[in-house]
Parts: sequence; structure tokens; C-alpha cells
Amino acid sequence: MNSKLTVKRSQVLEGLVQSQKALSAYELADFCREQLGYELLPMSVYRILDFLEDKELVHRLNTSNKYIACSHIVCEHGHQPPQFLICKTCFKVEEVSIPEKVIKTVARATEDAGFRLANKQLEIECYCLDCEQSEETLA
Amino acid sequence: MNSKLTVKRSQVLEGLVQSQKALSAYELADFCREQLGYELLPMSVYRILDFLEDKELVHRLNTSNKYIACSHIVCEHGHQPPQFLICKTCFKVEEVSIPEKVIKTVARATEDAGFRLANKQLEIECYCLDCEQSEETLA
DNA sequence: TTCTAAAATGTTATGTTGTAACATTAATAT
DNA sequence: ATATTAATGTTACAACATAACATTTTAGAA
Repeated sequence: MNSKLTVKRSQVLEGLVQSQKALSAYELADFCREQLGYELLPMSVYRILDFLEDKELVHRLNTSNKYIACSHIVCEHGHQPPQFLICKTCFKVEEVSIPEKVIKTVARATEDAGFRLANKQLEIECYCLDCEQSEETLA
Repeated sequence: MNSKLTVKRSQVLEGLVQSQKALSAYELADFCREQLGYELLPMSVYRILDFLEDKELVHRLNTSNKYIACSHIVCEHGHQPPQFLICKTCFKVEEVSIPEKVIKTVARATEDAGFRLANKQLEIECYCLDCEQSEETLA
């Protein structure tokens, strides 16, 4: 009934943390095998990611179908819905907390359109500082 | 050099408009065949959707990998980046224009985190009025 | 008109992603 | 010890997406 953080599950989580970025299930399976020597089939990775997501140890990015380790695994913040800034060029992902006031504003605009916000997890396409610079040198 | 809205491309666009909702490329191929009698292979549909997207006649929803006809095909609005409210339950999609002021607020919060907003196309998970009601009757 | 180049579409094959279904092993409680 | 549930292994397959090349159509130039 109360499920546990088993060895396999720890390995998957460790892989995701080590990778330092958002990975698809297949990419994560590869990373675990190649970098950490953990043999994991994609099927298992999917199942384990579901578990880790449920425990809020990882987040799933809807826009890219990738997973990223929660940046608050260690600290003891009560868990707020995260927002993600995703670099369009290098896919670096930053988990941030956009001020509640901003979210409220979005929620209100949503209600004005006859809907109700279901999820405060926003995923926002951005350029990070590094990539913005290389963009500019191109132009 | 300047590409045209051919018969096939019109058929795909027509299918998407008629369907009244967001469809994947495969779903759209099925819809065109079953409802309109247009024979279209998925490969062609993908290519044509790329074209239509480029011309801003359809939008691609990143969160679901589906396509939806632009709601401004007919009117002559200058084209602003759209925002989408997507019902989590029935997948109804509403293309809205969230007030520029709200977007600006999000953009500013993004910059505070050291990123720059790349895309004003937001996809927001919601409940529409109908589905919200049925949710409530469940609880 | 005829020829040529580019654009559009057809066709086949294959790679990628995600899940269903069932077997096996490990853990837990009675 | 054994029945029950949880976790993982295994295989197969469905769904999604694109690569590569062939053919047809279109548009312009000679």
C-alpha cells in the first residue's frame, strides 16, 4: 500500500539528477546504462518515472514529454506547483517560482474567457542568457 | 519560390476546420478520409501541416502534438501570437488573446530569472465550464 | 511550344515513443 | 509458512514521426 523508494527507483532518480537536464524516458534509460552502468529497460523507466512523479521527486514537462528532477528534492519547501523556463535552443530548464501575483493574473484572464485554470504548472519557451547571445551574433 | 495553397493543402485545412477541434496528424488523415472522402497519407499530412503552420493558418499545440485551425483565418487581424486554453477533460481548445499586459507581466518575471521569453504562445491547462460542472457533481 | 528547374506529392521503409499483457520475483502481513 | 500485494522482467505491438528516393505537377525561360 505504501510504496517504497527501491534500488531501481533510486537509480532512475539518480540518473536524472546527474544528467542535469530534462530527459525523455528512452534518453534516461540510455544515460543510466552508459554513464552509471544501470541496466534499465524503457518500460521500467516509464513505470518508475510515474512513481517518482507521483511522489513529486520529478516533474514531467508536457511540452517536450521529458522529465526533470525536482529542484526541491532536498530542501523542505512545501511543494508549490512549479513553473519552467525552457531554453528553446539548448533545452536547459530552470524550475522557478513565478510570483503568485503573476499566476493570479493569468488565472483571472483565463476565467474571463470562461475557463478555470487547472494547473499552475506553466511551461514557458525562452532563451537563456548564453543562447540569446549566440542568437545575436548570428544576426 | 512562393508556395501555393494547393488542392491537397486546402483539403487538409478544410478537414481541420470541419473537425472543430485539435487533431493529430494521423487523426486528421482519418477524418479527411472518413468524413470528406479525401485520401491522404500521414506523411503528406505532416508535410502539409508544416506548410499551413508556416502560413499561420493552423497552430501546433506543443503540449499534445496536435494541430488546430487558426481562429483568425477569415478575419484580417494582424497575427498575434495566440494563447490556448485547453480543457483537461474534454480537450476542447479555445484560442484566446490574453491581454498584452498579462503577457508582459509573465515576460518580466521570466527576465528576472535570467531568461528571455521566446514565444508568447502559452498553452494553459484548464477546465471548461461544462467539464468543471461534471467534476463538481463527482465530488 | 518545348525544355528545364523547382515545387509538390507519392511511396516505401524505418526509427522513435509509449503502452498492453502476461510472467516472474521480491516484499509484507497474517 | 504461505497467501497477497508490490515491483520488476519480458515480449509484443500500437501510435507517432521522419528519412530517402521516385514520380508528377507547376512555373519560367529559351
